[in-house]
Amino acid sequence: MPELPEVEVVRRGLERWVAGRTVTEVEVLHPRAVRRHPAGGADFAARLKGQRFEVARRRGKYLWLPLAETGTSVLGHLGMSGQLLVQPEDAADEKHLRIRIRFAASDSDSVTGAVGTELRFVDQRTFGGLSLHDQTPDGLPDVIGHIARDPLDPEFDDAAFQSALRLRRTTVKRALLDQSLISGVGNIYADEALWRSRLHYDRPTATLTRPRSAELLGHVRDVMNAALDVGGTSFDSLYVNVNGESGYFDRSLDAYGREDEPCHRCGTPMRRRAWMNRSSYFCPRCQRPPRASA
DNA sequence: CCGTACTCCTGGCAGC
DNA sequence: TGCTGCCAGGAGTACG
Repeated sequence: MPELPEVEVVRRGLERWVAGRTVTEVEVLHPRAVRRHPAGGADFAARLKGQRFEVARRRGKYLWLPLAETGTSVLGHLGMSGQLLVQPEDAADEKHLRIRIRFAASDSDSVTGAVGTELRFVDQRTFGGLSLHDQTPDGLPDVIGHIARDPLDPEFDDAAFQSALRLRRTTVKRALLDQSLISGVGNIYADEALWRSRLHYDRPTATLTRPRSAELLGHVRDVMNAALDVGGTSFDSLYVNVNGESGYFDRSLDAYGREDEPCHRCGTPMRRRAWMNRSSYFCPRCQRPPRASA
């Protein structure tokens, strides 16, 4: 599934293929894809028509395309299975095509005579979607004001994050997934960063020393940057792919999905625990549970 | 403030 | 073989 690095790859693809283009037509093919747009699909399409996209921005797993001179943005979230594809206009519809956005012919099209491209939102499980929102003064869509900066944001405040961790009476994995503390960390990267940090997911955040929380944050960044390095090499094509099947997930995971397989550090079989309606993967030897939890 | 449970959805897969 | 049911996941919401 798309995580922060994949979403960043998509953002770069949009920057290259969609920035500066003017919308001529919008087709909403499934109502769930615009369910975060309260006025509905027809309103979404009507308000988008004739507007020009500026450079795509991202925070955590949210990305948005500001509409020039309107103070509004198209906000997107890929959910679990969403893709934003730039496709030739004459390419066959994908099975799970939800939204199609057509553009005025670009200069390069009219010069080369090539078939134009369109932007498609494709989503099998329909957890993701697009919607239109006003921007706050700092350029953020108003509905994501509660989303904290992500660890790849140059303005992410490490010291403030570490202080907030100590103050929260919660456990470390819960904190990593709390979008108001730090955004963009999903189940996979949380487990990977905890494994690298030799921390059990149920460790109370208040017991983390400064060096330990700094190390954890460093591992969160490392694991995301490693994935970005892999995924970031494949966007340079007409087809902006966000299928979550990047080689990174096949080759480089140390924790996620490795139940009963040997720990890459000590060889102990990895374990999986049901946790908050999902799973946590960890090494029972490297990542000892805290005394308070059984 | 914090935690838990629930919801949305589809397709792949295990088990009968 | 064809059914049933489980599972995957992010994020919002309701509630204790």
